[in-house]
Amino acid sequence: MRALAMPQDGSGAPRFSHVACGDCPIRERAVCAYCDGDALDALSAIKTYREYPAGRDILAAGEVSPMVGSIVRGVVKLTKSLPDGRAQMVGLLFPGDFVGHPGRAEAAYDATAATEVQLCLFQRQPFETLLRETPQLEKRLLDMTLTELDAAREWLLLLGRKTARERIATFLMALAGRARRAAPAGLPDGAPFCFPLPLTRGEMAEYLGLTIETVSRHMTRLRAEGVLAFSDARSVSVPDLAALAAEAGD
Amino acid sequence: MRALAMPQDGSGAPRFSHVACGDCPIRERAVCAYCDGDALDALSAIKTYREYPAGRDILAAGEVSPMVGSIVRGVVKLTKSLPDGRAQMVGLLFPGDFVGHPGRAEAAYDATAATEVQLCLFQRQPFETLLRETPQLEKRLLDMTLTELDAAREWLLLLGRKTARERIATFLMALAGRARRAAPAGLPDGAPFCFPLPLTRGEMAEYLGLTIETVSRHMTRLRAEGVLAFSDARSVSVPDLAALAAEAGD
DNA sequence: CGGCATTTTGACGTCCCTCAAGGGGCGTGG
DNA sequence: CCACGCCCCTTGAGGGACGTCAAAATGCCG
Repeated sequence: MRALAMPQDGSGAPRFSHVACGDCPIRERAVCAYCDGDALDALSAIKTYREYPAGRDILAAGEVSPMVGSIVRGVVKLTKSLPDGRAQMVGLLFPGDFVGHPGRAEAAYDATAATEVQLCLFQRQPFETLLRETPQLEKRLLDMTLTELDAAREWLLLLGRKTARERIATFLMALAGRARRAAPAGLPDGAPFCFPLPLTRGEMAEYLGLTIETVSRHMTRLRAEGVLAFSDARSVSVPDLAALAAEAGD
Repeated sequence: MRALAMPQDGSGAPRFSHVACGDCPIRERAVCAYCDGDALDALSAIKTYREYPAGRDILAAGEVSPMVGSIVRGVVKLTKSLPDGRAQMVGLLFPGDFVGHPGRAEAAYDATAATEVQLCLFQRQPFETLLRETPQLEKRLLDMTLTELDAAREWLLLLGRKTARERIATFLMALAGRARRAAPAGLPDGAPFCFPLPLTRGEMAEYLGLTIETVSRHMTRLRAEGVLAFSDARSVSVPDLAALAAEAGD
């Protein structure tokens, strides 16, 4: 397990260039979104970039991390485990999302890079100081935390009440919605909607509260029924978004 | 469905006295915990108290509420439902907890009084203004929201991976811990630990992602095995907290 | 070509859900 | 005081969705 603060080995060496905040791809979505002028300069002064290859641990539960930060590129999964090894993904973070809890140094769950990831990191101490002095930073963090809380509660409904088929359809709909928003250029609505899966079958199972076999079986069945199409197991195409939405249960 | 702002009928008429903030039982735990002096006066100036009998709806999903507030007494449940009627409790709020999301007027879930409830309410608009002007208020709200997020993620693990028996044990352990903290007077550790259940079997099922029959069956079995004892279905006694903890799975 | 990880598929078991009936507590009304 | 209804809880029988165990297929990379 490798903490946010640990130096990285060669395989994780930087491959993305550091950017000015003004050119940052997550400028509008990240914790810094409401900041400008002096506040942005102050944040910029304490930021460092860091890359993680797919599969690498970013932070382990119970570990004390001196860093918090924003996802610039890639997907980060948050996982909680029981002593006997059963594991449940409790969050899936995308570019712009914030990693780490200001105010509590000890991580409550494992954070792992699901894909290659670039983080924009801040040392905890200066960041928390800045947080106290910068109302718009704190406001943004509160907004983002409330959004995450809503998302977690939506997931409670999924885990508590939805069938395996509905869980998979819900997850794919969420990914489709994200892909659509990421490529807002006027795409024909009629064309099959296509996007990559950032997770393996096993990771999907971990997220959806299922086993890998159940995920695989239902994916296969959805394909057989024409709701989904995919040649590669890691990329999905949806001929009819409405049909998939109808399978999601809400 | 009755909104926070709606006037109440006779059955819900106030039965608790309004109190000065200095004498408030949740003074140390609520959103106002970090406030004093002017900030506390400003909050006090816009607060109103309101009572709800057990079972009454406080706020319905999708409804626009002009109020937010703190629970002074009682237990509030938050529930999300699917169109076909399946329902999952997504939060259980106790005295000191905050009801409503500043910044988003539309409720994301139903809020219902599980027991008789007293709320300390603030009109949304003045509260949000005060929030912008009062860093310690925003800080407290952020802290509380992060705590709720952690709790929700703990619940994801429960719903995704724990067996019915483990879910029930986990829930009872949480209640036992709360009861113990509420009565910190040096109780003998050896004595059977006793506390009331704020929820019916049906509500427990709704919270735990189970059916009422499964909850009832496992409660019966836990009693038969001596892990629990109860004469009244609504109050539980735990002869051996460690034994119950061992059933919780973590 | 060969090794490894991932995915798919099959057979079987089990935990929990569904459907159904019955019991206990409590308030209301005769 | 008892009868009745209502709600909550309990208990039972049966079935189904998903988990477990196992093996084969597919893809990736050296």
